[in-house]
Amino acid sequence: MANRSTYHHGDLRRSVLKAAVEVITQQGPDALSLRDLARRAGVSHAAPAHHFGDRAGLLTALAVEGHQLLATSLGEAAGLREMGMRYVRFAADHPAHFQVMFRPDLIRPDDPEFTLAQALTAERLRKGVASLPQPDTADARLTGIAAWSLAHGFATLLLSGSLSDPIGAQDAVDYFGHVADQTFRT
Amino acid sequence: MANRSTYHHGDLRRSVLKAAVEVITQQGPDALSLRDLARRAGVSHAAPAHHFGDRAGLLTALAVEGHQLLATSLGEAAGLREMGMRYVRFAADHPAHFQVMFRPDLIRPDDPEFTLAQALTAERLRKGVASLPQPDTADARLTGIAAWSLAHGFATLLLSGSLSDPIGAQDAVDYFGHVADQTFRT
DNA sequence: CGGCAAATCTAGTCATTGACAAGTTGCACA
DNA sequence: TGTGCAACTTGTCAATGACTAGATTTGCCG
Repeated sequence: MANRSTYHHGDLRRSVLKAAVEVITQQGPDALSLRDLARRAGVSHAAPAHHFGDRAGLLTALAVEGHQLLATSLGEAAGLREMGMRYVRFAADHPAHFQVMFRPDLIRPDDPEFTLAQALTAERLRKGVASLPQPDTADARLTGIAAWSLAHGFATLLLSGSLSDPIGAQDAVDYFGHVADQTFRT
Repeated sequence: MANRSTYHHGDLRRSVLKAAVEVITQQGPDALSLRDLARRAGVSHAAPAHHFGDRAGLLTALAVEGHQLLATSLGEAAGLREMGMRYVRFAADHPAHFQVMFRPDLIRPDDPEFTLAQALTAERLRKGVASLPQPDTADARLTGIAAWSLAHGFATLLLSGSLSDPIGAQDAVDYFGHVADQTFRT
């Protein structure tokens, strides 16, 4: 990681973010310690603060990165069903990012970069709902909330260990596909 | 709260739990400090530890209480639709409990009291799904996951502030009723 | 009524952490 | 070359969780 021979780390920002993902994935956001991350990167205890300001700043950066990754993936979806599966896949593949993205108490929700990245994800979700041919009786707004709730709830329950059945990440995504099919069967 | 004239608090356990709910509701679980709760109750900084052991013990007690409250409410539901609405109502009325119940990294998931209370909630949910008349083509297990995901996702998004529309708690519950109606329309 | 054991709470301590301030190093660019 | 700025270090302080030992109170049993 850290090159001891050089004063400068090289890419401390990325190194710290990577370590943060590992810690959060294994032990949750509360176990995150800036000093621990500094130790893992081989730098002094105050070095991370230079890049992120404080703890909330670091977590905000993670949340921004998460929204960018998610929005990119959602943008490649062919329809709403695939979009839902991509949503679940993202949560399974990037649990640390996902957890932080929806925890306004941990981050700075008003951060410009964050609100922008968040809006990007929302825009993609909206497009996905719009792509669905709907009967006249249905309210598109309700449909959007329903689809989002279904995917988000499944992802959240999966990460919290509440769903005992699916074992691997791919299993979970496939399983969600079945759930979505049965729920939104035409 | 604390009666200064007496050495014993009277009901410190409940007093601390109540204060914990206030703090978590306003600032999230991470802002919770045992010493702060002790100050609020007017006792010494180590007094709460006697009742809960440590931080995880306190949060586990909250999670247990939450599952008991939720299971009781779900038990009074007439059908699956009302059960979903009660699920959302619980999250809106008891956000602190709800947040902690699904955060295994914050509590002791193996605690006997917790697993028992958790199982009670699961049992109620199972009964709710079973009460639903289903077509032969449907898989009851998938239906259960779908219903739970929908309600849980809606509740989670609501608490994270991601749903901009519903203002009050009652609004949110009503709104979810519409979402559920449209999703599970027969 | 008396005393004893357990439950409840206090007081003190230690390692860890987040945040801040001030100083040091080294790279880029004029 | 040398100067300005970004990256990093060192030092410090208050707050916290966890632990230990001790004080006070309650309740119980004879």
